[in-house]
Amino acid sequence: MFKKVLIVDDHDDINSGVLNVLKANNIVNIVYSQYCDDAHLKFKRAIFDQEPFDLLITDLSFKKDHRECKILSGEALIDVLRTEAPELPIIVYSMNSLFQKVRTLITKHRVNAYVCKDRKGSLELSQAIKAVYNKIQFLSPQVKNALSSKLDLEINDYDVELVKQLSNGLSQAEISAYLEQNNMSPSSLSSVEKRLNKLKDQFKANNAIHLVAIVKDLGLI
Amino acid sequence: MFKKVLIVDDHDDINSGVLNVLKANNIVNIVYSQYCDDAHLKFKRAIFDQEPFDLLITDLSFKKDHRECKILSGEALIDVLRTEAPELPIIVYSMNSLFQKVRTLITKHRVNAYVCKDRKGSLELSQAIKAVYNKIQFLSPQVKNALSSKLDLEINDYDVELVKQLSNGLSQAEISAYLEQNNMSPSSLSSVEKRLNKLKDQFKANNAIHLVAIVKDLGLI
DNA sequence: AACATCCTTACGGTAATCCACAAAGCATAA
DNA sequence: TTATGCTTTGTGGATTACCGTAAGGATGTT
Repeated sequence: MFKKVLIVDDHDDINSGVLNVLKANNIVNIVYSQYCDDAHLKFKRAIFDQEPFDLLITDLSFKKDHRECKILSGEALIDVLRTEAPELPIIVYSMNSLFQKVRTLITKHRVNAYVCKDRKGSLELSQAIKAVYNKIQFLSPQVKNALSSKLDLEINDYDVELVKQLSNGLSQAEISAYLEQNNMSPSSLSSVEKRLNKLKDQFKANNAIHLVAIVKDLGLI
Repeated sequence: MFKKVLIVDDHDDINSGVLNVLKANNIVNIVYSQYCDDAHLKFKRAIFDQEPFDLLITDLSFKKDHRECKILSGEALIDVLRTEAPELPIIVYSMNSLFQKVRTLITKHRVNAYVCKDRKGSLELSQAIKAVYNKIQFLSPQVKNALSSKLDLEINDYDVELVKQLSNGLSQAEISAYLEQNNMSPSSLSSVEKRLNKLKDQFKANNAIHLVAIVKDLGLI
């Protein structure tokens, strides 16, 4: 079983819950951190001391408080650690259950498991630890289909960018200008309109507001 | 100290965290539930058995799953239990930190403590238990100001309804009609516009789309 | 080269919204 | 009652979004 585990989560009682799960799996060398920056330091220090961690369990979202942090999210932390330890087993343990997020974490960041904090969170976390130890990927049932779902494969990065900018408060004209500045094509106002219309059809949205609400609920942005 | 405590929270490892806090306070008779309906049954049963609970610790939001539930939120559960046990000490333990929500819970439902699940959640929960046992109200620092008067800037149920209907794809005219049909006042198109403008100011939103995106991110709708 | 097809862009009329201001309703106090 | 402030409602003009149509371009096929 894993020898030394780093837990990163800003909720202290989630930490104690995860702790119990690890102890139940006979893992005793456990370090935890409530801040990503702190976790990064501990991780590097462990390598320096030649006692590196062999598993990372991290949340995705961290509330801001008085402390200044460079690494603001679990995803950013994973990004950093992946460059320093490409083969480190990583388990994401998060409330978030957005397919798009799960997919990028699995494919881009190559995390080894994604567990949803939920009614059976502890149980699934325990399963995930065992699975990952045996080099098997683990996904909670809620997000099992994140990699196979075709529903949102029809929508591409350009579309996502459009809706994201919409949700950031840009007008269609501003989006057109933004696209032009970033050398994205097509960029004309007319094209933006046309593409948004297509998306509104696709998602059965009454208007742009409705579209953003739907796409946000689906977790595409 | 309290003798018998009912914990209601759908996250199983939050439960184990709360459990640890209670044990540290020498409370051993602990029952927990992941569903509000279930909690309600256990509560009534305990009274029937003449071994009633003397403390309730509950979350506010519960994810839906396959089980059919009548009581869908912690607030609804509190509402029910307050009618059956007007003097029951109640501690809310939630991620939610909206002043409006805190205020209605304190004033309308007379909950005895509001603890934010956060970096110091366990510590504060422990403090809350001690305080409530000594008949003292407890609020986490993040929401300590929820009861002070200066925050008429806060968002109320009417505002939430407006933005929710917006996100459902209704036009402002349709929202006006909807409000009139449901006897909500004010209902005129002009009033809808005005209120939305106020909200856009409040949330620093560029337009209605931006507003909906922000409010969705904050979890208000 | 000629043609079809697809994609991008442009334009114009209609509808929705944004915004400032004015009128009406309603309560409280002099 | 009248005056006063506050909220709600109404109005009109500017802006933006919506939607159909059509012109221009690129690509591929024959």
